[in-house]
Amino acid sequence: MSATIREVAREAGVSVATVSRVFNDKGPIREETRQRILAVALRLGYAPNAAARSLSTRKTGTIGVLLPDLYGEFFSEVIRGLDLAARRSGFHILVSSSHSDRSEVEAVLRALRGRVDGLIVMSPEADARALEANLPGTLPIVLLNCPVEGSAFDSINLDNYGGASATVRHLAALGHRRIAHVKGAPGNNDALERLVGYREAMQSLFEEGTEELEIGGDFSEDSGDRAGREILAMNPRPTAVFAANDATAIGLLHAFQKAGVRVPDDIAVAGFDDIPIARFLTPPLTTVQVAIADLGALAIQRLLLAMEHGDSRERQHEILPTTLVVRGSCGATAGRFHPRRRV
Amino acid sequence: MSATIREVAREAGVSVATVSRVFNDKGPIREETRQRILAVALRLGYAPNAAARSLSTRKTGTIGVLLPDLYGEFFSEVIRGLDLAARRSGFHILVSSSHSDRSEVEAVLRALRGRVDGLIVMSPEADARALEANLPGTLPIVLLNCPVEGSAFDSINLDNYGGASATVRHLAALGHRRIAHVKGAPGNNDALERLVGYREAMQSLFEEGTEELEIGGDFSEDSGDRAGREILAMNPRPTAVFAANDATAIGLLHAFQKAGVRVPDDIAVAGFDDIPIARFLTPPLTTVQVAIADLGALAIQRLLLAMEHGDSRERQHEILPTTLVVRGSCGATAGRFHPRRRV
DNA sequence: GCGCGGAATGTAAACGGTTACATCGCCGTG
DNA sequence: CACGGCGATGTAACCGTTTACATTCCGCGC
Repeated sequence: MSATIREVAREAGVSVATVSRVFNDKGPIREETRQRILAVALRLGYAPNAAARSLSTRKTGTIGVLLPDLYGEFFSEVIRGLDLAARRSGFHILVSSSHSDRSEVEAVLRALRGRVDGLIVMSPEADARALEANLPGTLPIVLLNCPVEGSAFDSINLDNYGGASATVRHLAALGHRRIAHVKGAPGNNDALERLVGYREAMQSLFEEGTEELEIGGDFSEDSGDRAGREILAMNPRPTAVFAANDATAIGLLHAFQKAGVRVPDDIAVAGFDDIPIARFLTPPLTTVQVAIADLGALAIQRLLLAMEHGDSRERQHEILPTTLVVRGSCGATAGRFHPRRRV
Repeated sequence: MSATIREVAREAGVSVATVSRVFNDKGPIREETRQRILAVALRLGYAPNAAARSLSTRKTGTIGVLLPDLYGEFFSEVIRGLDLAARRSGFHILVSSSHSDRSEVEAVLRALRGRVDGLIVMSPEADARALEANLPGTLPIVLLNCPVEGSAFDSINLDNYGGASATVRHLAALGHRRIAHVKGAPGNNDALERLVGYREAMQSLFEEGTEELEIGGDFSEDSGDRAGREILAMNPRPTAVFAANDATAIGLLHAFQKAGVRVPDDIAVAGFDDIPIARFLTPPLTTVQVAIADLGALAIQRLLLAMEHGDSRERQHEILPTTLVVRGSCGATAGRFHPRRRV
């Protein structure tokens, strides 16, 4: 086993308190004493035991991250952003992915007790009230991309509505009128908000319902591929498709290309997320950009704030702006459009 | 704060030992007592404190995962696989990403002391000996995709060599002779092994050096794009390109398409990794498949074994087979080829 | 010469569990 | 009836830190 603080203290001829102070930069220590202790610690290979420290200080230096079932490049980027931001503040992150049902979330939350100082929950599938019931009231929490409606937690959400709306308007401005939408996973909040953005934009532009233009999907490339085939079979055929995310759009491109239907000449395509490969697709994908790395950093920052101020602070609900990035797949020349920001 | 075991014990009229036993399913407990305790615990919202438990049992129920700087869909899938496998065995995972330099790794390792029961290190950039120096000798460790040469740890690696070799041979079988290679990040072990596989296959096929056919890269789409432009300027122009990974291949496709060079008619392209979108590209990407999810599961399994058996067990070095998946980008009809497995 | 204040360090009580060992009934057996 | 044994539970030490509260030492002002 590795050395304990007591062994170091004995070996250095001081008390444990002094050793502890040296390792925490607390209280005045004679320089000579400090050096001696550090030397002994090095020789013995001593490193403070995190569990003991947590028990004593009631701080773990760890932030829990709950991820949904869904995955892909988007989440990978988010995790990375979170980890980077957390480490910059001296925290580790404990990841727990693939949470879909409620009882599972509850189990994980229990298991996390005493393991984390705060929680970042990313669960677009669950609604806020279900969470409130499960979450220990005392733990600071930031909801990332969850349905929030009047929730008692801090939250950060994407402007899904604005992004979707901007995309539809852009396609309409290019002359498209039969603009189809491939929906995201059922029950997913992002998917829902994007759908609503699409519907309302369509409604206000053309004063017509969009039911027959909405195709089911689940955010996967496969579902995009299936939707693509479905769209090609429609009559009259849509001239543009707005996909709920980039993975779906990739599936669409694949289906169209395979059928010999040219993008954007025969049909325009737009996605959502702007994952790194989007600009390298053929044709480069028009999509809605989300500042993913910022998302993570912002979430950590909010959480740290919440951890400092306890329950006193007012809950903040922030909506992160999204930006339409116009590339080749929609048939317009390159450029950037800024969707209106929903408050 | 939340309730402690003592409060539960007092409220239920039993000793802490009994409560502990109920929560750990240890020792005989009268059914009636158990129910009473559970009821009280529920009422008080009691959940055992993980830090205290770790301190006492010297187990944390957590596995540390060290990731490199590099990211992308590949790593995201690995994390997911790891988390899934870990949770199935009742463990959490503590992720720490973006470790490039040595001192940073050392710092993280110290910080992890007492926080994890074992470690999965994924650091294709660092060599095994550097790790050995830093790693606490007592902690069970599995090296994932690291340079291993005679290392004292368990390890799991991909058959990069075999995959690269198979790809080159496949391209050669299609009649290609000037097969270029876009290299991965310098200093990266996977990149090196793939390069060697490429070189040796080329050498044994054509008995010629490949220096002028090797182009620098770093695993990113951008580097593929740059390499693509470089390749188009070469004279004589290569008729096929083997990219060090799929992201690079995507960059290549983009560069070629932009220049009006058709794939695979004018030039063939192959990648490595078989990330989920590979089959949805235009054209679908011929690439080397790695069982990513299995990788994670296997790593966890090995680590659990190492954790059980302490130092007694013999170190295992495993090489995971890779499979060439032939799709449209290389100009062959679909099908599967199995590269020889290097022992 | 003495008291005082601050710097440097020590003492010991938490922190919240686990668990070896002790205790206490109670039942069956010789 | 004494006793061994077992099932159910209690007692208290221990895990490795942190930290409030001493304690010691020393120089300085009066």
